[in-house]
Amino acid sequence: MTIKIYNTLTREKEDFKPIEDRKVRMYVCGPTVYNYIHIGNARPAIVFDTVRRYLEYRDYEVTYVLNFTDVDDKIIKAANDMSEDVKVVADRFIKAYMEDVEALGVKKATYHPRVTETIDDIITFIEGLIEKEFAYEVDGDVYFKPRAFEDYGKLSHQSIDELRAGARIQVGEKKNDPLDFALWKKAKANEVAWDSPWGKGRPGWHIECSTMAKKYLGETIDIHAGGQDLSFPHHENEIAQSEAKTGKTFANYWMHNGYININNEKMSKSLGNFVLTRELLQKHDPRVIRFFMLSVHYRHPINFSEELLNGAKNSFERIQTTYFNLEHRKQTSMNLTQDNEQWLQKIDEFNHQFTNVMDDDFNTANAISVLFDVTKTANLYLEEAQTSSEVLESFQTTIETILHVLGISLEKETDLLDEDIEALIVERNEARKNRNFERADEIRDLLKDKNIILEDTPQGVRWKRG
RNA sequence: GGCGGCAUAGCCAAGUGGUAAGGCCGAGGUCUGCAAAACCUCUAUCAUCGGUUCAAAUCCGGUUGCCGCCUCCA
Repeated sequence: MTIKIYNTLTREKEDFKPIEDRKVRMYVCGPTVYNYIHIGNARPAIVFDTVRRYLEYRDYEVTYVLNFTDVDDKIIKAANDMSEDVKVVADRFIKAYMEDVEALGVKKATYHPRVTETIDDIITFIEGLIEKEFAYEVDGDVYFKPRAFEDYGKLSHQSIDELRAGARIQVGEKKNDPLDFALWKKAKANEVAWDSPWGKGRPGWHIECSTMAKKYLGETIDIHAGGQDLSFPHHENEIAQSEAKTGKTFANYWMHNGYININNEKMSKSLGNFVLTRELLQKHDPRVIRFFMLSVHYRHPINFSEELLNGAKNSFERIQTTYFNLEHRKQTSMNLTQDNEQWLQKIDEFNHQFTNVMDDDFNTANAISVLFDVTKTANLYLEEAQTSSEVLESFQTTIETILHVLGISLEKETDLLDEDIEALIVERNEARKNRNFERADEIRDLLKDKNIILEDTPQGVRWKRG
């Protein structure tokens, strides 16, 4: 079966065919680094990291580019407010971004280009657009003319005339047409700036992505992704710039993730209803946050609340508990072969189901439901009087594999207990044998206070940290 | 005004033509010395109206409500 991707461009699920066999070139729009990220910003990081992981799981070699917009109006403003250098501010928030996102299990991109390190390429790109008469210079600014690009509006499915109604010219801009957008902005006094054929200035927002995508991935890429709000104008403009320049399709598949809402309203910095990723990470297991985000299809909105997050915590614990219980049971399992086949076959089916649901536009919600099916079946197997190591291992491997693709790790609790705790457990076993339940319960309560939870099973006592 | 999305059990959430996955919470039961974990059982006809069809949550049209983009924004 082939992977299907919902393409914003065509508004349909399409079979995924990479440009080059077994290889994927993927570009994701990264953050503008002037602040700590909120969980709405974390969603694309998690979602597209999962897409990447799944493609890798399906044996594609993925070149993943995630850029940093490290110079723009907001960063300049932030730097002024803090009386700091633009670069200092950008560096700080890039570092913070990487920390936050790493905690959430997001892999580093193949390339993390920055605008300020791509200026020369951007200038060359703009020169090309001027040469082809898609852009023009006015007094140190350079603007792109969407009207010169025939397909303008194909991503947002808007005609150029309808878009014009919303466009406007801000004070200080010298556009010929309200729709025109800046490729290069002339520097204001005391602003960070680079030399260019049009004088000192800096790049506009959209041009960086066109340039970086081309630089690291080539003229046509497989997947271009980002938040829903980027599709217009950002991605529309990227398409216009890139395709005007090369005459080739810029990206074959466009993917956009839905928002995170608070009380059914979009979380955004301007509305002020955001939750910083950092703060949330203080209070919650990052794996639970990720699990929560992936429990909804990436194109749908997620309503966020602590209550929902707690639900996700309980759900995730169920899976983790089963995993640990499988681990515990290995100590008393044997090298049975009887009946193994039927269980292994079921496990095999789950693996297929996982692939099927993920092939269908990365349906992580269904993937999680497969995970619960595995869990349920594993729990049933654990009820058997005798178990085989092979089957136990196989259950574990499947759980690990699925979680790995989802970017969620399971820590194996291999760490040893303190000697005195170990001694208490031994004492409790003795007490139970002698039917001294008072003492046994006393010890269990004692350990519970130390965050060690004891559970008696037919195969002996097992413990876990709570 | 243009473009688009959503509406499924107490809550979350899959499902886009063949008669409602999964999880959380809750109730009852089994197992257990008691617990815990687990297992079993129970809880919806899919906003609404009309149409197409042998058959619709699923397609078409209307209505209502909510949300988003069109302006910096993941």
